[in-house]
Amino acid sequence: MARPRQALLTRERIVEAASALIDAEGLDALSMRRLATELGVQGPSLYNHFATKAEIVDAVADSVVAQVDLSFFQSCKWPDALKKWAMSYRAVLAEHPNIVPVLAQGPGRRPAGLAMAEAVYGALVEAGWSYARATHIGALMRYLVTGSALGSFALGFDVDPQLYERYPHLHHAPLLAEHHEAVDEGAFELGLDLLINGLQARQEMGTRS
Amino acid sequence: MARPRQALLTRERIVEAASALIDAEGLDALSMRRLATELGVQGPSLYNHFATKAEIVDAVADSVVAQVDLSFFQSCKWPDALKKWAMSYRAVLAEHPNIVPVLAQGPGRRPAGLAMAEAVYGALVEAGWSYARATHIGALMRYLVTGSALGSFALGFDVDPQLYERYPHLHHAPLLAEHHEAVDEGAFELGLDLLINGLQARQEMGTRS
DNA sequence: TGCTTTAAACTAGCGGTGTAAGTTTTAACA
DNA sequence: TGTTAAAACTTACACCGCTAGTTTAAAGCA
Repeated sequence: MARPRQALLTRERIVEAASALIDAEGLDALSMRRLATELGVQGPSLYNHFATKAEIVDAVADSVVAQVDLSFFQSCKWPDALKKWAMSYRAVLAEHPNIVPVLAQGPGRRPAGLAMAEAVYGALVEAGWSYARATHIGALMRYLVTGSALGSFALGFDVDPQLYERYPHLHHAPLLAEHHEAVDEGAFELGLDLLINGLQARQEMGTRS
Repeated sequence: MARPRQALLTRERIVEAASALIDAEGLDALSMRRLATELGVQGPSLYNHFATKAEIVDAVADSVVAQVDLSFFQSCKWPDALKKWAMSYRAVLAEHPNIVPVLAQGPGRRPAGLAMAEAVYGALVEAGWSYARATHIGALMRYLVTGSALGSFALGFDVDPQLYERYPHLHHAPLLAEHHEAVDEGAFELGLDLLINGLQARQEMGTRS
């Protein structure tokens, strides 16, 4: 087949298929040939639309970040906005857990990531936080959201209790694996409360440096 | 060459070489053939000592975690211990940034990871925190440490200022890339203070649930 | 001591990967 | 209408993790 009358591929179709494949079978399942097959095409054809595989993965990551709700920064005061945004962010990542490792590595030059940074950073600066502090707070929220959406702390524990005989305090660690979602959610909520309440207290004390 | 009089490889030597290679050239540079070459050996010989590449990477990760100082849990009260341990943890990761993505995915079944979990969890439970809360706090600290040691928030920004013309609050974002280490360190310290002070306040109020 | 088993290197090779190069046909444009 | 660019194709390269089978030396045992 040479050039078809109607293009078989678009960047959008490729990103959609890649996203679905990653969601369904994980990052490792995404190969250029496999993705092409999914789209009814031969592997190298994808290179007419993306220069590298990494560009495709980046586009998938950006399409996920684009789903995060940034409206709270218009409608709420900063502590509330920060909290609701973080919860939306985490909820989006929870729907696409397999792409989280890519996001956790850094925001990259992805447009949706930049738009998000702009919204968060802008809201904090306008609330009176220094440039440096606003950056720190934004980074902190990222650690919290991606950390709790990433490979869970609890997931690392095996179901075999024998493994933990030498660790007196870990004797019910195997239970954690079963409830890892609740563990990460609990940790996230605790962290969110502590951070935002702590920041709010600092602001009221005037130590916004 | 058949079996040599003196074994050329040991698990230790393999882990050391793999760790050095990852530190120097990144995770992607670690291939079985490359690692073997570094050790003066052919690729498949490594399989006499490790079953899979993943096992080698895990061993490297564990050797890094083993360097974290856990002594504070014996010598300090929990807020101080938590803080000093987290700083030691972060310092170790900062020396081996290329392995952090592996650690961030979860503690796995690595012995040093388990020993660390035991120390942290045990100290918190003995300080009166509930099992659930102790788990949450441990997870939170992990988010903070790995997040701030992982691909930096600030690193994602390009040095080209033109990119940020559409983002009014990001106009000096390019500066962040240069100072990304300071940014992550500042965010980490802020987060550590907020979390630990917040937890301490809760404990004093008796809301340790 | 001598025999057997096991360990630790080797070589060869399989199926898979990302991607480069060059080909063909169609669409779009001057 | 002729030229150029786009979008599919096929072929192929170098590398990947890993398996299988071979060789030889070391270690264990009668």
